[in-house]
Amino acid sequence: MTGVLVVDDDQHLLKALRITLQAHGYAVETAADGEAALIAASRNPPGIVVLDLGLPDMDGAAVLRELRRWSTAPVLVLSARHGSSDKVDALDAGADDYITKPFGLEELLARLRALLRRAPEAIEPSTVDTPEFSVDLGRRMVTRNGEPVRLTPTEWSILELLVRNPGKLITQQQILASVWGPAYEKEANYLRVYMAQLRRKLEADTGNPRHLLTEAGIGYRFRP
Amino acid sequence: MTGVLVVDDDQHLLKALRITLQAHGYAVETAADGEAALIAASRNPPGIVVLDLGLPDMDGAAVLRELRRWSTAPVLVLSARHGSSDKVDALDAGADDYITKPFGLEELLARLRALLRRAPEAIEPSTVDTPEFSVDLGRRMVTRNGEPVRLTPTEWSILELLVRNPGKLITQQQILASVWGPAYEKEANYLRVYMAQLRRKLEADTGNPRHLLTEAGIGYRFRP
DNA sequence: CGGAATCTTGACGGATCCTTAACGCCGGTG
DNA sequence: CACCGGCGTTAAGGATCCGTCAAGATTCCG
Repeated sequence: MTGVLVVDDDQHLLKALRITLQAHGYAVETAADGEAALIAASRNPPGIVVLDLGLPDMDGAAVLRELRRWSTAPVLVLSARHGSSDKVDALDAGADDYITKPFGLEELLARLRALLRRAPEAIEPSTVDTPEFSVDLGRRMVTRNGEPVRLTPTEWSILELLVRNPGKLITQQQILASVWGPAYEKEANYLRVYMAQLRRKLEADTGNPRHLLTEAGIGYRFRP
Repeated sequence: MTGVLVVDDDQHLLKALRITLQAHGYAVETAADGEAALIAASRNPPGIVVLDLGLPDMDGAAVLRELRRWSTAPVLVLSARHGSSDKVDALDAGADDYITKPFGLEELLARLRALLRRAPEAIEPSTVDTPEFSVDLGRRMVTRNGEPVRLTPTEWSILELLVRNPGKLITQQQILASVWGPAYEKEANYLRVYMAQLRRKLEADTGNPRHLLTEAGIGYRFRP
């Protein structure tokens, strides 16, 4: 059963959407503001998100960007604004679709189906395992031989980026831009320090890493 | 460069879309009716399709269903009809997005970007295989007999260039300019060294290469 | 305010990669 | 048949990159 996270500050609309979506077989979770949305999404990662741009606490686009930092779930944006630039901004910020209020429920449902058709990974793996250690993306926790491993925020950010792209080579620039920001793309020194730290905590033989691999001159790669 | 197939019977709109899309870096192909669209799509598979539902010869939905039988490229539907059931039908027939005329070009471009973000696989195959080795462009990884092959950055750059143009003859100048920069077009020596290196790592018989072929006096060619 | 955890910075040895040069092979040519 | 240019192969040197360590700076939290 696919999980839908509906974010809107209009209680009536929220209730109507909940009933409709549940009637069509979705597991619905709701949030009334941006902060609650991000908490709910991290606690119980949804298969798809319906997001109203007009939230009381923070800009809808900000919620979208924050969500995109760690979630690839499709996002359908609701908005009362018909302006072209609003749509362009939301879509370029990571939204997958944009419909304006008022909208027909049938259309909303059809668009959700179309989006979910493209994202078969609706239930993305919440944990990634290797013979030596296990990474729980949802709980932000790493265990090794059953024992929890303490990671600093920076260590986790790097490990998460690598683990979410198993086997894929991530360039140093990508890691630096993702963890420290695009302005730090030259600071390859940081990376060396933190990769050594991660290997010391996760690899049996830091000299011959089996899962956190180096590609000299390019970047790093996680092998499961 | 991503290929866009635009299908519409309005010649003015067709021309406008062609100019706009080309200005944004897409390779544009056009068709004025359903049959021409299907032929064009099969002859030169597009990365994404913009499809008008009101075609003279056949129902737009029929084109969509026929296309979906063999293509997974994202489809954005244009239509003059605002009705809810029209949208639902098109989306459920396999369309990925639906916008009604008149529409803003900026919005169309943003929606194309959003769709292409989701379907990178539809644009180009992410792996290229030969009987002996396999090149995974997306993961930047090469495997031979299931075993990963270590390539240096320069080796990978050359191999990638050749593999992305299967069967096509690439001149030495093109390779040198692409990998080392236009100032190195005279340094054919580099190429000899690296082609030998690549063959040693990828070919069974380096004396009789089966996939990394030399065209004496001209350049090199990758044969799948 | 003080201590602990985390991040930044710099330096060093070692590993990896790039460049360069030399030599043998082959086919074409005078 | 000798010569010559283009190609394949190899190995050594130097340049670059990476792993490691430790100390100082900063932030976090009680």
